[in-house]
Amino acid sequence: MRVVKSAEERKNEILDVAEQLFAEKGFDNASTNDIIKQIGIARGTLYHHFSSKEDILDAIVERITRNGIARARAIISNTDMPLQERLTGAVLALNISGEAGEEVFEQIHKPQNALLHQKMQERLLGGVVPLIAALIEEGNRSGIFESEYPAEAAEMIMIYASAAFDEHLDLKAEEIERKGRAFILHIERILGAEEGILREAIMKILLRQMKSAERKKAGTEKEEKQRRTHRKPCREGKRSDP
Amino acid sequence: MRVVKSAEERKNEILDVAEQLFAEKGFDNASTNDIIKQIGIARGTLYHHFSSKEDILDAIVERITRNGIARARAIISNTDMPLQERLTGAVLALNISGEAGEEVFEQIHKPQNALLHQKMQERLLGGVVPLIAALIEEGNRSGIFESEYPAEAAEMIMIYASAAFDEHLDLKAEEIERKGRAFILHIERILGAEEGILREAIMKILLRQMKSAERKKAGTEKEEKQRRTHRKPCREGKRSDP
DNA sequence: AAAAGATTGACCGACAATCTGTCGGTTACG
DNA sequence: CGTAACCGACAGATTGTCGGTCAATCTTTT
Repeated sequence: MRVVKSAEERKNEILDVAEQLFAEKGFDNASTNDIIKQIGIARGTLYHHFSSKEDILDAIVERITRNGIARARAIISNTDMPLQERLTGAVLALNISGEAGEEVFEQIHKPQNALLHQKMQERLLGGVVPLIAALIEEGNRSGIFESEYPAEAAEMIMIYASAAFDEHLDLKAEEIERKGRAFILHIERILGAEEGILREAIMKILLRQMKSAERKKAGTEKEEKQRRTHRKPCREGKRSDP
Repeated sequence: MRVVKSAEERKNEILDVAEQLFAEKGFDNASTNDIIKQIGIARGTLYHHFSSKEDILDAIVERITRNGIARARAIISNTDMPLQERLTGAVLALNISGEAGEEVFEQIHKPQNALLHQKMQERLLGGVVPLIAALIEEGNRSGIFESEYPAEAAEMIMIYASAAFDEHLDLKAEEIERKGRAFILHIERILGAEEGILREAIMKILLRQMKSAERKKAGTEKEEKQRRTHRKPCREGKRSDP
């Protein structure tokens, strides 16, 4: 019954389960017992790989944010695109964040997961704000922006972006759209850009994303349904392993 | 040995101790045992007045934010002052927030207290953003602002205000000042106000505050020292009422 | 109106059920 | 044969519950 795996493999296994569990029940409500039971390992094994429960959380945050930051960095350093699109693209890359952390992002904003939320925001801000600031300075030089405080402007933009759209859950589509338009306009004003310049950039990006989403739509449908029914395990405890 | 008090009295007593403890050690690290031991009541008594530990936290958040919101509301509705000063005054009223919650505010931003932080921010935003939005609309009508999205602008301002100055702890004075200047400039831009108009308003308010602080400096000196040494009670319990 | 009884709600403290992190020992792999 | 993954019992601590106590207040009775 004893299965030995490489440290890296087992670590990822733990992170996978923990991520799902934290997102499902919240960091406090999901116990380390839940984790080890679902994987089928012993208590000692968990603590052989991670020094504490919070250590696991940190690793999860690191894993999720790494992708988003890398994506943003890639977009920013792609000097083929015009500056406006690089800026808006980078900001979008962090929030929409498909694939991996989607389930986490859905549940992250509940009061339960305040810690997770804060840690992700911290890391996201620390990693991306400097890049955005550099971008703004570049815009200053090229004349499309006119910002006296690039670093602070970048911070303001990112903080708002990562905090304002938390309430998505109980917001209607039209409100979200209005909020998005307001956000773009305000960014333009903060950066001293010509009005409408970022709006255009964002439209281009979204169009591009919609097209690529269209392309791989077929395979997604089944997964969607499965995820919805899976929600809560319901029957817990009552272990009977002879 | 059994001391009976009115429910309200006892509740406040619990909140006082809990607030101090949460601020000192963080919500998770402070246990309900710490609370009841320091007050000298039994477990059952605590849970007679509050249904859970989190319920206590909610009550604390409510108590603290109530003051700040009331202060902001008072400033906003004081139509004797010019609009600019009411706006900046209201924003300042929430963050500086002297007296009551000061000790809490000092400790609130540590990763330990993510939950407290989030709950306070939520309540603060929900309570004040509508007021600020109304103020912006008033400014639109009187011609000093030109904002197409007053509600969203207010939200952006408040979110940034309550999140950006979290790192005060490890920031140098000059950085804070720079950040403050940038913040004001960015607000002016977001609201489409004439540049410098809010800067002036803030200077007036700060001057006024400094003066009033000067006035009651004499009586405060003793208290100040007392409070500093008071920090940790150290000797707990040991009540002897014959 | 005073005494006796009943009701209410603050208060108590033992207890169940968890949860986290530790530690000495075991087993598989290189 | 040593290192590192793995195990599971255990200590210590925490939250919330529950039946029961006690004092103050209201009601009834004499």
